[in-house]
Amino acid sequence: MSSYHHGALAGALLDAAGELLAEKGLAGFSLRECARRAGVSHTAPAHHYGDVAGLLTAYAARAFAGLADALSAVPAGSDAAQVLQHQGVAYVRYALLLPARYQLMFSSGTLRRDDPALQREGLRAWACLADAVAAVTGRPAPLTAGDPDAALAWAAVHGIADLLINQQLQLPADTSWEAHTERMLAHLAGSWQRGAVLPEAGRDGVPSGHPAAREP
Amino acid sequence: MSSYHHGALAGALLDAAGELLAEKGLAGFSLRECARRAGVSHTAPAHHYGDVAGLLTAYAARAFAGLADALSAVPAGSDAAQVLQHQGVAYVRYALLLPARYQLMFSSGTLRRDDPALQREGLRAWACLADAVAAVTGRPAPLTAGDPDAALAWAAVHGIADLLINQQLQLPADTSWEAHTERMLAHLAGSWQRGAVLPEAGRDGVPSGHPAAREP
DNA sequence: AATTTGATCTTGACGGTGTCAAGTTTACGA
DNA sequence: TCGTAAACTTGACACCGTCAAGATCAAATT
Repeated sequence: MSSYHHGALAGALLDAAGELLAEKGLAGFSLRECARRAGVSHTAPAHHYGDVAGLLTAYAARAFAGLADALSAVPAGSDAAQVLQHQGVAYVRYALLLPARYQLMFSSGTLRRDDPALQREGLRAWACLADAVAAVTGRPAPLTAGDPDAALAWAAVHGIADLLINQQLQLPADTSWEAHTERMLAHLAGSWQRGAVLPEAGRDGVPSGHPAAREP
Repeated sequence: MSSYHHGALAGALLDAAGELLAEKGLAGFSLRECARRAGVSHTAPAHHYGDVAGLLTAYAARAFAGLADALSAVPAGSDAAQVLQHQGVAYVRYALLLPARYQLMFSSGTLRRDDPALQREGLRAWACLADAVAAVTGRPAPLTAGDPDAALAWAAVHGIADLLINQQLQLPADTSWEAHTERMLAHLAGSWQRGAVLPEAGRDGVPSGHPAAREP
């Protein structure tokens, strides 16, 4: 009959956690239900992850890695502002893809913020965004960890994602979250680019070309 | 002896909830502990609030009211950008005053977003911020619920507050969160005040009139 | 090849939680 | 005065996370 040992429990538990988060949300997550779905006893996860915080921390680290990948998958372009805008949209898209996962990533109460893997992947995601900010502001590439511009960019995309997830942002009529997000990020990105000008002024015939650089 | 009936349980439970949130955080909140602190049995809260979501929803509504008050307490000034900046700092200050309370306000999984009082007080807080945005952009005050500029402002302050609470924003050396927040918000507020919407809207003497037709 | 060893997983128990059902106390209006 | 409804309690149930102790199995050692 099947082996007493599972063989790949650690990974299976992470997968089960993902399903569970998608179905029941972060508040409905349960370690026992997680073990149940992986087909093991309710204390099996403890041996691999210690406790519930350990499992969720591991899952969050994997989630930050996915976010970093999603951000670095945005193609580089000639228009730095547009690249930042696209990265922002990619950020929000990743968050909305599995809202409970995104909420977990930022719920310090339920995971261990000092976990090495979590910090590493978190910094990786941050670096993607910070590089885009550096490009649009015309400053040399690795920005400092506390850079105000990069922090503002991160706060903006995080705020947009979190407010959308919690249904606190009312979308204008006939406007998708993507269009709405693009509009907000266009303003933000444009505010850094020299000659702060909003690209794409709407769909009413106004030519929405490259934002002209026009600051002395 | 003291009455069998508590008399003011509803309010006492909200106070106990506040203490509990301050001590144990949102994850450590417990309805039974809440009742214990109010000196009643563990099922007493149900009669007033139904279930745990009911109590937390009522507390969140009170919290949004406090936020709206904190925002409207910011003195109006001649410089619209500075007013918006100060409101943003007041917003973040309120969030940091009791982080668990702020996290609760935006944790849709644990409260009832369709609660009338919650929605009402939430809109009140939104209106304060939106009015400041209207002033700095020079548009007529009440902005529509889905206005992108107001939404960006809200997302920014929410993002700053949430990232600070979750210790995801590294502060530059010798810089308080207030100074850091002021710096980010100064850029954001300034990006509107400069009239960055229309290319032809130069900053030379234009009295900040109606910037542009965003919607026909 | 037999045995030890250690990682993996299970069974069982404990205290804690939210919520339902039923009973007790109290205030208040008919 | 009395009954009725609101306020609150007692008790139970299922579920949760975690600890302790035991069972199983692969693999290295002897």
